[in-house]
Amino acid sequence: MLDSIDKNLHSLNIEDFRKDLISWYLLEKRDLPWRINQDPYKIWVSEIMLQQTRVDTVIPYFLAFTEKFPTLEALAEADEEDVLKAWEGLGYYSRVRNLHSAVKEVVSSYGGIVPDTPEEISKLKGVGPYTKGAILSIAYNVPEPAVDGNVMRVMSRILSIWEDIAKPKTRTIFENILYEVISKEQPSEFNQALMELGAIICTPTSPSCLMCPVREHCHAFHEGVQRELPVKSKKKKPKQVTMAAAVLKDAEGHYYIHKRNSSGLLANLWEFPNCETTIDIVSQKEQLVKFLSDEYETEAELEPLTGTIQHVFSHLVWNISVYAGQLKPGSSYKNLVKVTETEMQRYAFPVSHQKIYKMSLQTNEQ
DNA sequence: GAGTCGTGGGG
DNA sequence: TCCCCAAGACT
Repeated sequence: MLDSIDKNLHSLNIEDFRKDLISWYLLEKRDLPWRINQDPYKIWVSEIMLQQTRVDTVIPYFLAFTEKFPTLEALAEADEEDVLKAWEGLGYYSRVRNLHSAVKEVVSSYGGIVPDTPEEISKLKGVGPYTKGAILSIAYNVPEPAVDGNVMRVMSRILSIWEDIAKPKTRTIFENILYEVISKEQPSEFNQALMELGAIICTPTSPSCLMCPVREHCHAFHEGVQRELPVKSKKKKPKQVTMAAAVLKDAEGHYYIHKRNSSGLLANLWEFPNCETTIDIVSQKEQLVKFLSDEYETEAELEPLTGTIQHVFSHLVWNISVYAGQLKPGSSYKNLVKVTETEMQRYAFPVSHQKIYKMSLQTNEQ
């Protein structure tokens, strides 16, 4: 550990810091649906959902998900199609495929009981260093650190740490510190308090230091550099991709949809047939028709461009031109699935393709 | 270690 | 408008 960090850590009154932090948390903590009890399964679900996702976004998904799959066994026995549907729109879909797989593993290897040791729980798919600490501390009161973005931001300010928190290696610095600082009596409250403080008071751009219960312990506050911390290098711009999608219907009103590959981007989700095209708008429709013929052996008549939708991912941007179209009578449709409008509601689509569907409906009305 | 993997909200 | 973010994990 760096000397300056070590120096500031040992100047911290750890007992008072814990007490001030936890006292504040017990008074000010938000009422969140995963704080009703300590059911390890529901804590687990909430922690997976909260990865890189805001609390306000997660709440309705958590309520619906735990109503549909109330127990670990219920989730383990569910069809993946239904599990993905419950995650539709939440993003990072590998999270729920890993959760589903891990829950089955808990049933087969641990008798349906979520393991309570760092070694065992870390073997489960989708449970990394943060989630391990979060579940163990919150559900089982085990004094393991749970270092997320909040914790790195708060502790970088408290101890004036100038390491780049975007680098994976930096997380271990905070873990080592927190093994010392975490409350051994109240690890659950301590970990949640640190995250709650980061979410409510010690926010990224304009921290509310005057309302902070631990500002007297904070090196950054005393030095007036709380706005300069944490140090976080920025990532590069996402790559632009030009695409075209076809909402194909037949004379009976069926839709023709495609299930995506089982790995990679938006794995196992459903979509309207689409392909990457050149940026040449004049020939784009012909490129799409050729793709539909080559890939799916369809004969289709596409209408003029309906419109475009944009979808921004973390690392790329889809610019999608939408074409409504008719599948010709008797046409084949290899690797596509023919569904009614009602049946289609049972499948999970990425948000971009929900937008594509809505756009196609607007044209039908005209 | 850097890239992959979603989405919607806020400054 | 644009950029960054939000309770990360996996390859």
